[in-house]
Amino acid sequence: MTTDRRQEILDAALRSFNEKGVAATTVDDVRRLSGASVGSLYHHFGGKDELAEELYLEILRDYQRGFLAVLGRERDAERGIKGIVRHHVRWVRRNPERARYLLRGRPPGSDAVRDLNRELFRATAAWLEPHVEAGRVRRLPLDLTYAIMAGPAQEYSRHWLEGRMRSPAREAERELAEAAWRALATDGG
Amino acid sequence: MTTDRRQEILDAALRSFNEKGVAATTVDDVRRLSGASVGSLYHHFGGKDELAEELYLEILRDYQRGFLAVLGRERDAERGIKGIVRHHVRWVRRNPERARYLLRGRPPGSDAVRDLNRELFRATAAWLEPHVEAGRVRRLPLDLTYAIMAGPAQEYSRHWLEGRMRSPAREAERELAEAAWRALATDGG
Amino acid sequence: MTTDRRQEILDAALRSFNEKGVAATTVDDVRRLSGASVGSLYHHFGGKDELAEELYLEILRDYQRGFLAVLGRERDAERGIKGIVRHHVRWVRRNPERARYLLRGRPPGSDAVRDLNRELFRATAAWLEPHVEAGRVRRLPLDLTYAIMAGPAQEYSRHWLEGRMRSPAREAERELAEAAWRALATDGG
Amino acid sequence: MTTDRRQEILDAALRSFNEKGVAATTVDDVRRLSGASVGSLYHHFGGKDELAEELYLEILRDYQRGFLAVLGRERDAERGIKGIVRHHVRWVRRNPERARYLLRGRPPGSDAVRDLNRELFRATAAWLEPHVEAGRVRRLPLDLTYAIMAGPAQEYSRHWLEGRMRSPAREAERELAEAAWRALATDGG
DNA sequence: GATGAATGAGCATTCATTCAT
DNA sequence: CATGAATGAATGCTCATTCAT
Repeated sequence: MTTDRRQEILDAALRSFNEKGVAATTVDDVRRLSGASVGSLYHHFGGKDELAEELYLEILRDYQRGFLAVLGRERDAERGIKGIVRHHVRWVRRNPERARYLLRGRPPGSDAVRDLNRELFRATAAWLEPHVEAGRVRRLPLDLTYAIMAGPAQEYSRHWLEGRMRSPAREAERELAEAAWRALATDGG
Repeated sequence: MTTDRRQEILDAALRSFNEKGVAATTVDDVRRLSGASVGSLYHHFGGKDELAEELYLEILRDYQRGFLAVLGRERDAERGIKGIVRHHVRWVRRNPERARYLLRGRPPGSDAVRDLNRELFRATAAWLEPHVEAGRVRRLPLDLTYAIMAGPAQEYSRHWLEGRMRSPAREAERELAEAAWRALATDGG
Repeated sequence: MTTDRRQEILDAALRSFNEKGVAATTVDDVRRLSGASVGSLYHHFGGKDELAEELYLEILRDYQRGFLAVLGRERDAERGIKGIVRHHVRWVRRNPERARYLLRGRPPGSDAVRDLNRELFRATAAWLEPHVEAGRVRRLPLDLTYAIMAGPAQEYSRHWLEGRMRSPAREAERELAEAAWRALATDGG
Repeated sequence: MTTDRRQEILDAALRSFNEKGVAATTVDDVRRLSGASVGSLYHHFGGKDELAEELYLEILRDYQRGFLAVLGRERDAERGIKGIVRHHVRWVRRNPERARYLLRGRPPGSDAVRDLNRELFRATAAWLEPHVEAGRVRRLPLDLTYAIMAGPAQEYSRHWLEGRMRSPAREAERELAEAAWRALATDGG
């Protein structure tokens, strides 16, 4: 089936991209791992670069889906911020290969990627605004708020993916969420 | 002069590595940008990979020098933690090209790099210990403490290097330091 | 309709062959320009080479039809030779795309092409013979007679097709015919 | 020696281009025939296309050298026109391989080729002018004069190179020159 | 007759590396 | 120490052709 072929190619690409990096992965690597022919790869994707981007987009969309779900679900500031951090850590833990590809290496500079990130940023800002207004969350430039909220989870994930972090997952999740909230909550909180 | 040549090659490599990535940079790119001959490049460094690693090591050592200086200088927990964050942000701001190379892309997997990072980790742990013991800093697994302390600055820097962060540098430095301290200080602090 | 399809493919092929050359034209080019599917192209013709030859043959037959018509019509030496030259120039002018394909590039080395050319040569020789015998046309080896008669029109056409010749068509026709007759007529003529 | 290498590559290219056409000749064909490495070929020429053009230019320059020598040498109209035709036929006979490449296939569309041809055309016009003025040569548009003069030799050469023309060379030379003069001389001549 | 997804041999070109000068 | 011509393995990609529907 077509869908199968397409998916097989994406899976093979992900494996190889993570193992050797995009640049070091040859089209032939993907061909061998996927069982497809070169021609088929070029039929479904335009070439190696397009394949790398398509894969990135699919994964980014999946990550953002959970992120946005938290924003949509949580009305409370503390639960929201902690939820985002938890989602990050949990998503990485459950999708280590996909996370590796998303966090490592330089993302494709495509417009599609740029747009997705911009949109997430915008949604986050919109969600935060009322909580800042209500005095629950410290008023900081958005870029700083974002870095303070997501940075620790991001840093932790990066190391965890490299096998260097050994904290129990549950504890990590809880503590990183706690830390984000402490850093962002107003003193009166 | 030999020293000049060597440095010219390193400078050219840094420029190209940042612009196109290590994998996409050809030996000829470096040759052209540096004004050296291919042979000269092979004389001073063993090849492209060794050049990439050597460059990484020089930059990493420079970054760590400032980091360790903070640890050596500060006796107080709050001043120490804030100092580390400030050093990170400031070093990135002052060495954007070198920071780009350090933060972006995958670091060479060499033993030398591994050793340097391990040593820094160890030194940080040793510095933290008394403050945790004294009840000034929350007792958390070291990997989490590190992620909470360095993550926001790291995340911020990454975006800043891509030109996406626009907060005034001074404010960023202050707020990221403040956030790290809030997240790590004990409640009684 | 089938016939339509066939013709559409031939038309598309002609366009692309002239634009990029036969070798540089891909089956996909023809497919795209003709609106047919690859499979259809392979059904009607055996492949690219056969398509190129079939097209050549159709065009060559058309050119020769007019050529032979002159030989069949003209009894007078002068009118015949001038008529051939005129036919050449006129046919090229009226069928520039087809002429481009016929004159440019290397003709397919097929037997069919060879036979057609041989037959025309033979017919020309047969038509000339009585006029040579009658002392109206100079007795020269047939290959030279042919080159002298057709060469100027051929050379002119080639340049004209490339857009480099700007003489008024009528004048060109007349003068090239005149020149051929002058070059081939006996002095007593 | 470098010059040797370069020449060996040009020679090999000429052989293969004539045998299979430029498009059908692979870089590997040239490599094999020349004894050079692929890298060397790319070092001396930029690639296959540049090689094809460079070769064309060298041959065209050689052909034109003899052509211009005739114009420079001959003061008399008849001797000049016949000389040009003779030069053409003779050059082709003496340089069959190079002639094959020059006459067959589409010339590279480079500016250099265009310029060379334009310059030859101009020189021919300048040489003809006084003879037309003096009433020795018929006044015709230059493009027609050129086609009438060079066309028969061109046509003859093309066929000769394909092995289809069997007239004794000396006779061909003489008769084609004679025909050109008959076609171009004024009646009073 | 028509379609287009799949195939894989074949190609132009790049590039790290060597080495004679 | 410096140079740059030469090397050739490796790579991304094209394209004629097949064949199941």
